[in-house]
Amino acid sequence: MPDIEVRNLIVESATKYFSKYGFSKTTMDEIAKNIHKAKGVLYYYFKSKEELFNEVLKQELSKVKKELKKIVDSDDDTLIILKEYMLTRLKLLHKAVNYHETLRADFFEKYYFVKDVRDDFTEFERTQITNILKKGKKEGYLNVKNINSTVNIAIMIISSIEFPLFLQNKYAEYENTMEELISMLVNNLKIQKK
Amino acid sequence: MPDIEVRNLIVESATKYFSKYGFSKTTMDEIAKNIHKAKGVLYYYFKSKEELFNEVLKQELSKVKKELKKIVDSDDDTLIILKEYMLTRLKLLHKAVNYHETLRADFFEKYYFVKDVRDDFTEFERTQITNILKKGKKEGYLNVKNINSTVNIAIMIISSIEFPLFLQNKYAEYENTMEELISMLVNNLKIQKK
DNA sequence: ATTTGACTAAAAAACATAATTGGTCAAATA
DNA sequence: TATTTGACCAATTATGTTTTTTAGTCAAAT
Repeated sequence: MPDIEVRNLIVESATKYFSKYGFSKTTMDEIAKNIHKAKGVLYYYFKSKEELFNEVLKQELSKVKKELKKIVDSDDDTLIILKEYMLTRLKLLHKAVNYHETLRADFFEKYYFVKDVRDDFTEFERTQITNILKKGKKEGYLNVKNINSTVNIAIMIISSIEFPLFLQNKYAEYENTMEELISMLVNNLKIQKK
Repeated sequence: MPDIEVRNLIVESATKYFSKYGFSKTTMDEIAKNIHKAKGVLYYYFKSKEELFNEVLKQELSKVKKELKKIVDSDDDTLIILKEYMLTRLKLLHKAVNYHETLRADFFEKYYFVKDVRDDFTEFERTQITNILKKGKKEGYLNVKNINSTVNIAIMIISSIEFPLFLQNKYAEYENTMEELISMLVNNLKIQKK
């Protein structure tokens, strides 16, 4: 069996347990036992528990990024793309429970070890939103005075909303308003016909 | 010495300690000692520590409400009022450290005892913002299709932002973007001249 | 090159004990 | 009568100790 197979098995097993029990309540031993291996082998592929969690998180966010990229690269109008991007982001991250754990960690000022993956995702989002706005401006669909400003606002909103949404279980309560907010944001950027 | 004087002294002392050390790190004994009284007297004026904290919080938020009411009742244009309201709210709540404690409590799903004061404040805000929008609409300054929707959005934003702003010390980081966001919101409501 | 399992050090859990603190109340004070 | 006191108690919290669990290592086996 080539090593990449085992590595995948490990990540799969780790994902299963981290997703269900969280970082601290998951033991390296159960991750190993689950794939009928000795604990030691985990350390052949990963330096530490933290690094393994990082990999799990990275793959979780990678899937989200992939889905979002699809939307960004679609042929829809920029306004539709922007709206879709924001809404889909919400839905996908709502299910990304390991990402939620990093939010909680952030609050407790613990787990600095996930900073890199977090930063990578934020940068990805900044790039995507910037590109959407640039494209919209170029094609004459959007009226954005200052792209950077608008991106900042968007990022601030979507990252602030994560706390109540994902950690305080207010997803259902906020969902509709979030849609309205996004509509408002988008309408604000619309070229005024006439 | 009439009882209202002593009650005020107690609240004053409690404010001092709760503001500095927070609810759980403040003892009833030190609140009493600070005004050269026996601990027992606190229970003559307040049923419990929780009730005393409630009073402190109530007064803290009462001051904020008073300042905000001034803005709402001013003679400025509705757009200016709305903007001023949002910005001043931020500045005042930034300094309201006992209010911050209730946010933290909310996160830990503890301290249900402050729910009433919290709800009262939220209701106050809903009323004020609704009135601002109604007035602006009536006087022809604002173009608000659905007042209720707009109020919901505003409330969602300002309450979501509190976590990073007040509990994660991102006030400085977010301040400018917050101003832009408010400007955007307000501009969105402007009547399109021409 | 990969896997094992016994091993260790360190962290966490469990337990016991001491100290602190919220809250009460009969008596004192004014 | 209205207010204040301080001794008192129950319960929570802090502290110290022991036990268990667990992340991480490594020499030997595959």
